[in-house]
Amino acid sequence: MRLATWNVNSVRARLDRVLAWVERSDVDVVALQETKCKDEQFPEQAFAEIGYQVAHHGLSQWNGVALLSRVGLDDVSTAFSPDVPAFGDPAVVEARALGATCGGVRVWSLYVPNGRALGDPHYDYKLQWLDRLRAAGTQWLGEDPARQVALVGDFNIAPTDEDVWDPAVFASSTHVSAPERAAFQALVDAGFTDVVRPHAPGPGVFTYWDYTQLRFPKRQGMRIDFVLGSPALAARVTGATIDRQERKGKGASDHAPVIVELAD
DNA sequence: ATGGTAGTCCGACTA
Repeated sequence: MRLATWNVNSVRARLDRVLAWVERSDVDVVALQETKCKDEQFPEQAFAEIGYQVAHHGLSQWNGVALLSRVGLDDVSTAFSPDVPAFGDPAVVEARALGATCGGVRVWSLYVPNGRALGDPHYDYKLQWLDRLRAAGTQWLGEDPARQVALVGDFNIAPTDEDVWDPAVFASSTHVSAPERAAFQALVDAGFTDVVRPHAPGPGVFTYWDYTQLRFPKRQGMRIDFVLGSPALAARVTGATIDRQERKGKGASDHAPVIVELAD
């Protein structure tokens, strides 16, 4: 089974590219983030026509997460916890998580809050959100350690200095701060390991490149998109790739797709 | 030179 995650930065603005990528990549399950649309705006029919079941969760033009599957899509849930933190005024639980069971794997498509700036309310929200995710993950594996769970998506954290093109540039930025890295490590300590890194070692291996400043051609990116697998899932991983090619050309997302190959 | 890109719905917000 092939499982992918991709922050598409609007599914409608680049539907042709997304459809073409899904078709040629021979993926069984795809988690999308930043679809940037409401449920009724999601182009479900286009994905159905190429053989995928669709689940989408979007409340506005912001955020939005989806799952595409050709190996079943059951027990869809839009919240990993009954107390996912809300944000804004009025405070709302944003569309940042969507879970479903696909081919025996519990897959969560996750779009972790950006954080915006150290000390910003959005930063505290990000840390809280990640702690609730850790608590949920701990509970799932506590109930059944053999469960196959994949926490995938845009985590908006670069876990080590090797995961940014120049640590000095990010010295007082979000994504690299000690509390954010601790929140990521807490997920790892809860039993969810980065299954891609062993197959895509650094340095200079990234999943995101800012649109500005010619960051992509200069190879100045960040590694912030992950597939974190429970022990039973991690044991099945036979390979992984970051599709840097898809970041090229007109109309690309600023994130590359990440693909994991699982043994049957 | 406070610049540079791209998405949403239409001046501003988000990343």
